[in-house]
Amino acid sequence: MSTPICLFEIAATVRAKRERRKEARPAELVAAALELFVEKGFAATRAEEVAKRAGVSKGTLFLYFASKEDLFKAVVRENISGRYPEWNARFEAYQGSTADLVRLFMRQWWIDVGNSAVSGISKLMMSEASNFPELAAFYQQEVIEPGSALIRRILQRGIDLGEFGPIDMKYGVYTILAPMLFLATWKHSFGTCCDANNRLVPEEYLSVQVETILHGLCRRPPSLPPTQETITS
Amino acid sequence: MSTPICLFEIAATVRAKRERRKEARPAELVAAALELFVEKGFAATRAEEVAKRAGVSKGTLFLYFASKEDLFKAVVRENISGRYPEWNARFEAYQGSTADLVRLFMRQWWIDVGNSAVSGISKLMMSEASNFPELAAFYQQEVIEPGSALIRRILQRGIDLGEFGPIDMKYGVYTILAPMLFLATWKHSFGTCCDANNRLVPEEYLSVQVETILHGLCRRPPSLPPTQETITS
DNA sequence: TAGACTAATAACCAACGAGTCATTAACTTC
DNA sequence: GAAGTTAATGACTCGTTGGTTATTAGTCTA
Repeated sequence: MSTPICLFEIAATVRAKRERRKEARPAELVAAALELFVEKGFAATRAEEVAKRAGVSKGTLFLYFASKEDLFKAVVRENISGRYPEWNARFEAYQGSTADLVRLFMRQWWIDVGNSAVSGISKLMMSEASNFPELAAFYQQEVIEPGSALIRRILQRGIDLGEFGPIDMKYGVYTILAPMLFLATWKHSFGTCCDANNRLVPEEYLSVQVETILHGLCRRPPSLPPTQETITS
Repeated sequence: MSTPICLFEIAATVRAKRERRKEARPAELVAAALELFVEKGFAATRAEEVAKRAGVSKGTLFLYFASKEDLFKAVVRENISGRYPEWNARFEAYQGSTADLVRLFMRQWWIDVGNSAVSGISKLMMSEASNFPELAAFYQQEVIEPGSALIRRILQRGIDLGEFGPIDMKYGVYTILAPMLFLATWKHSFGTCCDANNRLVPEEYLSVQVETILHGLCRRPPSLPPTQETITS
């Protein structure tokens, strides 16, 4: 049996070797960047640390991405904008009631975004938009606009089918958006660093939020089937 | 008449003069810090710039505050924690319906906090909590806890008076909190830097949010007076 | 295996920023 | 108005970091 020292030497040699893997580098750098941006935010993430986590030197990072901002844009494209076609398709195919569609939408958002590293990007972007206006504009266009449009279509469906009352479209979107983005923000701020004894459980939080959005806090009779007229007095 | 040059010289002399104003400095530094923290966030605000805006040198800043974190704590105490007694008193004296109390609470929050620089502190804290755990713990204790307690009391009042249905207290608080903190965050991120054509009007946003929270999106008969029983079928 | 091509590196640069401290000068007191 | 007290200053230290570039070394071909 070889000595531990020998094993270490082999490992060290293998690791120390420069590997030329032009194809794989960008994806590995983007993956490392996602992790670190989520952990620390955009400004606080060090280019060198991203490189280190991706197993390359800082110089290599700047070989593939012109700047830190450029790297960030790649992270957003890879993880969010690129996935809208899939998301849109899923919700447009839905057949059940719109109340259930809203429930599905928020549950699915939690699975795909909220509970993944991606939610950290939403939080980061809200945090740092004002310090990085160019990134903010990019994100607004690539992420916020398509997302709002999707929510708008869901609400409109509820109105068209007579399930929802009249809704101000401009602000109605925030009714859905705000609880989700708040969760993303909270989860990555106070959710992780203090408040340990009274920790917010996202699934329960979202469930309470969605039912409140649909039915309100005030007491009320059981909700009416969509086709039945409301009792006017 | 003296020459312009003379006037300049006088002005310069007056400005250049060192003023010894031990009493006024801390408040002036805190005011300058509030502005800059709100504009740029905690990490991105430069101590020297705070000093400059307060009309002193960086050395003077550190004469009155041991560190940047210390300065931040002073900002929070001066502008938020110190004002809870007043806020609590106002809402505990309220006589009308709890639905109206919730409306009043959110409107008043907008006036006192949301529409003032103070909302920037909430946003900042959510943004940077994870990078500054000690500040986060301080804020949690001095601001978040008392605030949540106040909301909890309002909801409990609605339940006790039979105006609200049963509410999960732990998550019900977020029903009120999330739309407000989301607004604070949004206003200081995308609200100011892009989205200019479709700008969110806070008063309208809050109004839609509060009515949705109270009554829900789904169609329903006119809400029942608190004393009347719900129709069970 | 020699030579060419280029992926990868690491040393380097310039700018920045929190916090310090020896020096300066505005008031106060006698 | 001289001496003492201390508020205020700004030059300095020391660590940090985005981005650059001359150099090194894998890999492929002939």
